[in-house]
Amino acid sequence: MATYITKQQKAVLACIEAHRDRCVSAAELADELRSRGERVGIATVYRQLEKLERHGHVHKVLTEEGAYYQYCAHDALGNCFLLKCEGCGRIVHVDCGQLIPLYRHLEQEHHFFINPRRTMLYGRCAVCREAEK
Amino acid sequence: MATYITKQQKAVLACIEAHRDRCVSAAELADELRSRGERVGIATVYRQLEKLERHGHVHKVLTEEGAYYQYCAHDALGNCFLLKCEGCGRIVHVDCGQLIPLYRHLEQEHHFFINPRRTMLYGRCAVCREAEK
DNA sequence: TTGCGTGCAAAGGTTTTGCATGGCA
DNA sequence: TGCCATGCAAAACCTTTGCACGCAA
Repeated sequence: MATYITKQQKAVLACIEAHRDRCVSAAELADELRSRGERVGIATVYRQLEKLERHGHVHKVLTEEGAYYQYCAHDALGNCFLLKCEGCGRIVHVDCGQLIPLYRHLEQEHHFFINPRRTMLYGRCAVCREAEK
Repeated sequence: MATYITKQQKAVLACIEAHRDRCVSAAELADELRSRGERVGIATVYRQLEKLERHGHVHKVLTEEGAYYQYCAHDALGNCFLLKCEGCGRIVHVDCGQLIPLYRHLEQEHHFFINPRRTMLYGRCAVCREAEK
């Protein structure tokens, strides 16, 4: 089964790669592609994102507002994880080795192997926390 | 604004409390209530779960298959978190203090305050990991 | 009796799917 | 030319909402 490389494929990848610093939804991607003049159907966007996720090129994170996707550079793996603020809804990408000992503990004591691409921690960012006081 | 205590309210709470060891979906709860002879509409189940979550009596976790809910005993807070196996789909509830130092680090260095009720880590359980080798 | 909570059905939103068509190799 | 990928629209799904009615207080 050969697989073709289409211009829609390249467009979706380029678009999500351009937003490597933040999470975007499938609808946002489709809108942006349209505004650039690239005509890509929403179904194709979903199909591409699914393939990219399967190959490890993007994170997929589930939120109250639907799924969000973020480009994932290979070399950032392992030490990166995602924080979502329940106040303002923003998703913060943190690169920090502090998770490593936890992962090791979970493997050794609880026999569970974390997938950092998928893992998202919920909480409140400093701004929202302050505003609520 | 007075608030009434209805028999549907009690039934939903009792049902999710009976499953305190695992996560259940709104549809599962509704089915189970129906099979017990309690007639509770799905909309009411959602409304109750939303209220219970707001009051901190249940966790709500987002999955590929929709939202899942789990009863949350107050004294289990802080040290508990959820692991979801991407292989078999099971959600494991882990009670372990290992997360505390991580939470403290995130607060002090990244100014982010984790909500353990909402946080779920993704990965693979020992069984699925073994099966894939 | 008052008005909150419920049930039903409809609406809403996101994601998936079927099928004819287009375009890559 | 062969056949995979796309686009469109419909379907599927989960969740929320509007409104009249039932029931707790």
